[in-house]
Amino acid sequence: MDVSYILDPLNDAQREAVTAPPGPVLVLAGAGSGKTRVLVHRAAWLIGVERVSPWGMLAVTFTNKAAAEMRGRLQELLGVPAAGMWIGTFHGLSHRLLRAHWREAGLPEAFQILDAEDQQRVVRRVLRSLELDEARWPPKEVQRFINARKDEALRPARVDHRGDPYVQQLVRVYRAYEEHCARAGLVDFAELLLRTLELWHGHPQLLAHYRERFRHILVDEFQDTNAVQYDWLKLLAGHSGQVFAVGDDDQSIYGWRGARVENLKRLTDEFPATRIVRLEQNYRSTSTILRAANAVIAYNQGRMGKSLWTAGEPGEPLELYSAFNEQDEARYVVGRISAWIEHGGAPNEVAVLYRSNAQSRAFEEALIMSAIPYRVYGGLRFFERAEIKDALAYLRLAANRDDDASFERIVNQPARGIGERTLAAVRERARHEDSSLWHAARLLVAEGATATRAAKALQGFLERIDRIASRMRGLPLHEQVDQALGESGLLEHYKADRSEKGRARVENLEELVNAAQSFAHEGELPPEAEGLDPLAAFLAHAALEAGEAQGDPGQPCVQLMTLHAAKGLEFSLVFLCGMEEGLFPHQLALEESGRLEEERRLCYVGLTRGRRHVVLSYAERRRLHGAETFPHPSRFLYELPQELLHEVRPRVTVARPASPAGADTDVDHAPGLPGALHLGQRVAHPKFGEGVVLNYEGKGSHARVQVNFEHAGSKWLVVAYANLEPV
DNA sequence: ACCACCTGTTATTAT
DNA sequence: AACAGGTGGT
Repeated sequence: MDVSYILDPLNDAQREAVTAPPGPVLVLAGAGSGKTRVLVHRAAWLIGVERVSPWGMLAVTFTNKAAAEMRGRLQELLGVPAAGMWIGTFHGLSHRLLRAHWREAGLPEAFQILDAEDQQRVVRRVLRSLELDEARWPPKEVQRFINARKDEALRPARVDHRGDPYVQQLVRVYRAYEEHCARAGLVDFAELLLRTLELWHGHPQLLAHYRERFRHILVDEFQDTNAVQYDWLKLLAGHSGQVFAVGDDDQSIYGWRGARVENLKRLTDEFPATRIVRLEQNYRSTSTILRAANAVIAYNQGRMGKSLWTAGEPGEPLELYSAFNEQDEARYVVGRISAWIEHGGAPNEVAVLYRSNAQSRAFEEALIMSAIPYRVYGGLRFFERAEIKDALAYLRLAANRDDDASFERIVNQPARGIGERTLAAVRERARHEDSSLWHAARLLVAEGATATRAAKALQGFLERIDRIASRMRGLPLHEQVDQALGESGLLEHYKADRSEKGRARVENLEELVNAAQSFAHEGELPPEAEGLDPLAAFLAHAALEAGEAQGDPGQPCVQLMTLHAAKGLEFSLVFLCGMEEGLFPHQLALEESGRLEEERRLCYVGLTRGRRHVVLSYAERRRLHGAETFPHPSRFLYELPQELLHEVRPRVTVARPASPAGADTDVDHAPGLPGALHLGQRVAHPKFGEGVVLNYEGKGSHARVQVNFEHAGSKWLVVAYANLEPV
């Protein structure tokens, strides 16, 4: 049997992992050491050599992107699709199981998935029904509390409040929240996992069935598993523990949502037979980039210990640019990208990485100005847009009348004369009957108990939903969506808005029909959708995979994303922007003890995304939450070996304005500049008239300043030639 | 009940 | 800066 196609592309360590005899395996895989390759080749090995049917294998990842990549690469390696193999995210696979066994799981057949925003609305609703003040019980915190408990597999009854009245109250809200979800047939993200775990616990014959089937489990990014996910895997693996897990403790960046690095150690403790393989050769980056990354991560305590090395060339030093402000930062980055593209570089080989989504804006503006195609990942995504969620809510309510969250969302959207008073009556009745809002509204209408005008409006709404549901029957998915858009009055409503925003919304709604069409038609209905009716599958897809924000996937684009979103990806040219204390490491992480190391791991992740070039940048002033700040350079910059750094531009060359309240005191004066030019200085130019100095660059005879002229607009001028007169 | 406007609040990371 | 929620006029 020729297995060279599986083994030849592997190094010794990779081969050891791939060919390990049956039994638990933990692969500690450093960044760029071929982690995905090992997973994929392991699957191929099991199929090709161990004669395991793909049908008996389960592969779990954390993101849809990772799952899709694994599926694609496996298919490429095998030459055929690995039909029957379950590949998906924890959430996707759990969802699939719950759809198949909704009855045993205690869910209604048409249960709907709550995304984070939906969940917050439900929490608000519950807080109100308990008459708790939102100021004292911030919905966000309550939401975090609930999710954190669920991530630990703790139902309200099992939460240890230790007599703390504050926690007791939170538990009360948690319980009420659960009751609300149960009645409305709503399942949040954490619930998908926990409910599946309980499904197995409560139905041993079901568990036995899946254990029998999935003798081989592959897990990606094991360091990101939370308590429930660990239990989920352990339960499914059973005593044999045939888990092939790949992970890297240095890339654990999801602690804030319950991930536990300790699960790596726990696995080896609870399955003592676990074979540990270390992948330490990096194939991705230059040795310079690797040295830089290793130096930074070395500041962390208690690592499991790996030393990444490469046989690659040293390459270029890392570049560091200190920008005047975020616009200057973006300008520099985009300038660098332009040069890269001019020299024949591919735009899609470039990534601009940052700590928080809000930072994308300055880069987007600069990229648009330079007409460079780009794509932003994250942020507000397609299925998270308000108009899309409105439309989906119509579909969801048509599918499940008890879905209170959807009911609340659209009962008066578009406005149809159902106001707060009417709604209050419906809620009150629902509480009284312990029923859904839909049921309560029905009763009120039937009894004619509300004012006739309100009752008519309410009745109109109920009939509208019923009409949508009945007209949808038998139609292909995209026509169902199209039909609902029309019948709901949503399309009309948004069309009436002739503003820019309104037009965009109409476009999005139309795009939703297209999305439905391609979802159903492309023949690649996600496998977890099998056996589901297309609408249910589409709605689940919308909740579980929010879709990309924008960008034309057809053309090569510069990639903009957060550091978190970049994990698992690699690029020839990587920008790490906003390297500032308070931004990265983030302020909120600095305020809580013990969270700095995760930020540092995030920095490690960022650096190791780069193959050839890494450019770091920070701004000396930055508008943050509407206010001007004067941040200090990130500590991570000081943790980099300075000999690996090349500072692109010497620091201050033109006098800076005095900073407020001692934020920064070094007001340097540039040698060789005529007069006292400084930022904010009013100047006069012989041709352009008067203006204000906005920005500066370079030094000596090359110094340039940006001046915003009252009539001529903003211009960059070489100070030596411009003849500027301070006014 | 609806809409436009104002005011106060709040700011990561994401399945 | 952005947004949710509240206020006041229609």
